[in-house]
Amino acid sequence: MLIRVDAASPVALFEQLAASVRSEVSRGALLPGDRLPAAREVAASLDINLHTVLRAYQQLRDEGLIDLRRGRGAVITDKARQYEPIALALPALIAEAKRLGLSSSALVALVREEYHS
Amino acid sequence: MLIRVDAASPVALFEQLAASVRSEVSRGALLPGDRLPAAREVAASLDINLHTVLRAYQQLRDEGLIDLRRGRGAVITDKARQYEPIALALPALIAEAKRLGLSSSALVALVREEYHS
DNA sequence: CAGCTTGTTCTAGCGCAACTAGAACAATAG
DNA sequence: CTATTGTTCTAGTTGCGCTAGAACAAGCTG
Repeated sequence: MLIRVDAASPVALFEQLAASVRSEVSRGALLPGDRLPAAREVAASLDINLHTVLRAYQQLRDEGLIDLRRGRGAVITDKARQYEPIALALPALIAEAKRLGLSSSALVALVREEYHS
Repeated sequence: MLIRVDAASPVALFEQLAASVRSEVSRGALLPGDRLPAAREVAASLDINLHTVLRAYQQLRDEGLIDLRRGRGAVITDKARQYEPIALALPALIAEAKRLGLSSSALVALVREEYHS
């Protein structure tokens, strides 16, 4: 389980954390039933606050990607399998965007705009 | 030229403004040579600050999508044509993501993650 | 059962980015 | 010249992200 975090990034820490998990899931490195490290553990190893980690976990729970319960921790749900088709389709789009000189933020904005229409 | 803005959105106002323009460009509703309304005009009609509008315009200029000069205003550059191929590829991806129950923020995060790897 | 683990909830405070406001300035168009 | 339009500067407000510490509740384990 690889979790990277960049304090200098404009993207919020809790968003980066959630993104790391989604990324691992889409890679197939995290499968349904797998357990994420305890929030206090992640917080300690990355030297960030417990609440920040939990906020990321709660966002993932809201998306249905993990099951979150006291005493048990965070467990990947079956929904993880649905990430694979998207992960397969993404690289081509990204490559095309880069070829055209589209910045990350511009592409992301286009995606968000198209999603809500 | 349609510019929508949602003050309750978590997305920054200037990002929404820039996104609106990109969206119009990708739709083909704004072509190279077309002129965006003056910043003061947009600010007045949306009841937001001039500086907020200009920040959006400056972001678009940084992307090379518009030409920005005093007295003249903001003019769409030739780069606008490059948005079309992306705009064509996006809907299929978005549709797939929605079908799988991926939220906007989850999809956006995946795109951003994939872009930087 | 007792004890440990882990998420949940609450209160509190700090810092930064976004937004606003007003003004003066500089380049361009007509 | 005059009006338009972007640029720059200073300054103040607000909300969100992050941190901190504590107490609590549900599940696991021996």
